[in-house]
Amino acid sequence: MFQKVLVAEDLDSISIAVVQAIEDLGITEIHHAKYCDDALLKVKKAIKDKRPYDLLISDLSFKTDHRETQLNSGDELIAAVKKLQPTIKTVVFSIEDKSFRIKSLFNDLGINAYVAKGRNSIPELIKAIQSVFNNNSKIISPELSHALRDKSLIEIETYDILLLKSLSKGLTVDEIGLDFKNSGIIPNGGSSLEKRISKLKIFFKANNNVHLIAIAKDLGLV
Amino acid sequence: MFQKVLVAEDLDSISIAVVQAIEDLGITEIHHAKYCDDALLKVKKAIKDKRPYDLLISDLSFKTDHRETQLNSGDELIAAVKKLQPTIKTVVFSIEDKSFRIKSLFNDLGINAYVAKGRNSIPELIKAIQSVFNNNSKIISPELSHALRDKSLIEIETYDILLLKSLSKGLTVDEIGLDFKNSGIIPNGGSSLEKRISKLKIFFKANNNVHLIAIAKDLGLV
DNA sequence: TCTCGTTTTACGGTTTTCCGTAAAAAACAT
DNA sequence: ATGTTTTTTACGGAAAACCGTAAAACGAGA
Repeated sequence: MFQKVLVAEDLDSISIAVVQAIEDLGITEIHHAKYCDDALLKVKKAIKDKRPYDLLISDLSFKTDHRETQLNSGDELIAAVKKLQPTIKTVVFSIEDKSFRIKSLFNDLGINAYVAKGRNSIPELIKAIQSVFNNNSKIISPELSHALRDKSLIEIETYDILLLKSLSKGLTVDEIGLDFKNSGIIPNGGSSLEKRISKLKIFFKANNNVHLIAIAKDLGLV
Repeated sequence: MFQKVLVAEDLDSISIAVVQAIEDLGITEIHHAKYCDDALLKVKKAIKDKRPYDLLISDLSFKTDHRETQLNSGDELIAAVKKLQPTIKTVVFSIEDKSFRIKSLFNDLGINAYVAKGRNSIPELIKAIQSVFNNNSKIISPELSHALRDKSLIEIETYDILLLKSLSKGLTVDEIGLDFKNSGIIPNGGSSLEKRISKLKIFFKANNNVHLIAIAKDLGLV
C-alpha cells in the first residue's frame, strides 16, 4: 500500500473521516492541509527531503477566509503539484458532479480517480485508493460513471465559457466584441458572437440570454 | 446535557465526524438519517413512543438520487419537524454562508443555532450545542455573526425573489405580467415590473437583466 | 367625502437583443 | 493555382429591454 499520503481538504468535519479511513488502510504517514498553499509547501518539502508523497487526495473547492492565498482550488493545486512531481498519484474527493468538470480533471489534469462525496463515499474512497495503488486509472464513483462517456458537453469549449462569463458580467455583445478584439480573441465580430450565443441557447434550450446565464450558473460553467 | 439527538446529514464523510463529536459530549442516544424523509419518520416514531428527540442537528442541502423523496431540504425538514414537535431544539450545520438564507432560518423557522461548515467547525458545533442546551438562542458561527446584523438584504422580499426566479426561467416581462395576473400577484403591470427590476439592478449594481440574474445566482437568491 | 402622498400603470423613444439572409474571408482538398 | 467548404462578418427588420415622464388608482388621515 502507499506509504506517504497528503490530504488537502478545508472542512474539518470531512477531513476527520478521510484521515481515519486512510489510517484503517494501514497507511501510517498521513499529512493534512486545510489550505492549498500549505499542501503545496508540504509537497515541496517532501521532495526536498527526498521522501516525496505517493498519493495526493484533494478536494476541489476551498473556502476563502481572511488569509491571502496563491492557489484557490483543487484544480490549481493538482496542476502545481504535478509540475513538481509528475508521477504522483492523485485522487479527487469532491461534491462536484458536473460531467463537464470531471471530464476535464481526467483529460487536462490527468487525475487517477474521482470520488464524489455522497451517502456512501468513504467506502468508495477506500476502493478507489486501492485501485489506484494497483495501477488502475480513471476510477470514478459508480453514480458518475456516465460522466466520462457523456458526449453532450464535449463541444462546449473555453471560448464559449469566456463568452458566457462576459455576458454574466453584464457586458453587451458590442462590448464583448471590443473586449475580445483587444485581447486578440477571435472571432470577435458582433454577428459571430451573436451566432455563437444563439448556438448555446439552442444547445441549452434557453429562451433568451437571461435564461442562458441562469442555466450556465446552475451547471457551474461560469 | 441533551439525552436524545437526531442528525440529518447525507454525506457520510461528514456525519461520521459529527456523530463522533456528539458522542464525546457524553450523549449516548444518537440517531442518524441520510434522507430528510427518514429523519421525519424517526421524529414521528420517537413522539409515538413518548421518547421524543431533544435536539435536531440538520444539514440544509441534500443530494438527490434514485430515491423519490417528499422533503428535499433541511429547511423543509425543520419546518415539518417543528409542526409535530414545536419545542424541539434545532441546530443547522451547513456550508451555506449567504446572510439572506441564514437570517430566514432564524426568523422564519426559529432555529436555535447556525454553525457554518469550515476549517474549525467541529469545535464550533460542540460549543453551539452546549450553548443551546443552556437555553441560549441565535447562536451563530463567529465568521458569520455579521449576517444577522446585515441590513442590506432586508428589503429584498418574496415578491422580488419571485420576480428574479421568473426572469431566470427565461420569461419576458410581458409573460411575467400575465403569469402574475393569473396567480393573483400584484403588481403585475408591465411598467411596474420593469420599475421593480430596475430597482433591483440599481441595488445590486447590475448593468442589465443578464447581469442581475448572474448576481442573484451568486448570492443564492434564486 | 376630500385631500395628499404613494403605488401602480400607461406611454414613447432609444438601445440592445433576437433571428433571419447574404456577402466576405479563411481553410481545405485536389 | 483553383474550386469547394467552412467560418467569420455585415446588414436589416422585428421583438424586447431600457429609461424617463406622466397619468390613473389606491390608501390613510382629516
